[in-house]
Amino acid sequence: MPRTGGKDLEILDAAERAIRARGYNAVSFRDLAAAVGVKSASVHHHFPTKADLGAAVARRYAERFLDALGDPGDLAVEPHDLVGRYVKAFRSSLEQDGQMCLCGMLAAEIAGLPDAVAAEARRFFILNLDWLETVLSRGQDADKAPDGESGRDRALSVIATLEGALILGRAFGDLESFDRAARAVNRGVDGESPG
Amino acid sequence: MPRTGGKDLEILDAAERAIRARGYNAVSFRDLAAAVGVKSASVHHHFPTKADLGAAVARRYAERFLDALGDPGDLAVEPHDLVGRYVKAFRSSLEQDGQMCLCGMLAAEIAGLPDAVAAEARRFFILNLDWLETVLSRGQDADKAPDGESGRDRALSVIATLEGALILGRAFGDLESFDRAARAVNRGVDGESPG
DNA sequence: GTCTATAATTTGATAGAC
DNA sequence: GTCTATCAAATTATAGAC
Repeated sequence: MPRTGGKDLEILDAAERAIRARGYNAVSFRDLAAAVGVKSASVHHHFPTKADLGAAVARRYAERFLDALGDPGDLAVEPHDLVGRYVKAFRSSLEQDGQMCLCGMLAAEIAGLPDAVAAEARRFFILNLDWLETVLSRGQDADKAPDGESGRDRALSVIATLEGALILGRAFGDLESFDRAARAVNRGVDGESPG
Repeated sequence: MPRTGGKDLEILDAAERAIRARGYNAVSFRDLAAAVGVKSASVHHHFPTKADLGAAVARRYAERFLDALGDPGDLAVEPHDLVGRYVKAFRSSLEQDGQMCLCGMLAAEIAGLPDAVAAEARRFFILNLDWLETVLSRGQDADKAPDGESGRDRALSVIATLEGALILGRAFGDLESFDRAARAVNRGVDGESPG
């Protein structure tokens, strides 16, 4: 069975952790090498340029993130629970050492990123919007969009709220700020007027 | 009349623009010096260290941002219109060269920032939450909080949604993504069930 | 695949002349 | 207040031995 050498994964792990903590431009090959226990030339052997490494980190992150979400059309799971799973996926970022969403960080820095890295970050959001739109349209097809807002618009606002909630959680070093900001997401999905 | 020399302001402007575009760590004294038309040693004369400069940029940004919002308790302006003004303040970031909110950017990068800079970013969010909470509590005191959500929680979700909407707008290089994501903010304020 | 060594550039910051 | 000159450290990246 062919294997993607373990060192590649260690480097990707270290790079992801560092970028999510401090941003793309604050990460150096030497730091990553030290974290993995090699020299910087070895990191270049696995990922020739920083753009290569950044793009690989972002691609893997997006893939793993969406795998964890599962099938948005799975009829065995209620839309409400899928959205809950989605909120939890963002929340877990903050739980692990107070990290940002990798692609939220990259999108903020996007004007200074190599094109290949920026493209991967964009792709993350496209995939997320598609997933969320599928889930939200399921939740709405009984009583059709009462407020005239499209599923895509609601998907955009959900992702926006969660990315911003991570920013607030980081600003205050606080899981509670995230939870209170993200509460609006659940409320918007459970139904507009519960009473 | 004592004046804060024009060069200080030029440097602050250049630094703010650069940080909002590419992040704190992607900004160098040489770049700023070139943008202002001086040498890097002159920039150091006005702001001895990068932390000094970053903190000054953030402090001025927060002050100007809140000044533009006006008095949250001004009874001559409807809460609805104040929230609209708030959304517009964020939107104008993106309109100007697709920039992030300075403090949203700093909060994302916060784990790698000097303490003085991080503290100013935190202060921005505290001030914003206070302003929004005042506005939102005014909009709610007729029919008292129907969904049992505190004004502080709603303020958190509004800021989160707008910071995240900026991230999406930057990811897609797109003012429309911001607008569609931010629509949820207006809806949440105009009333839960308009029909 | 990893290392040493090094290149070429950039970084934040300082000393001191004008 | 701005400049020249410089520093020490860090950066991405490469060449070539093992």
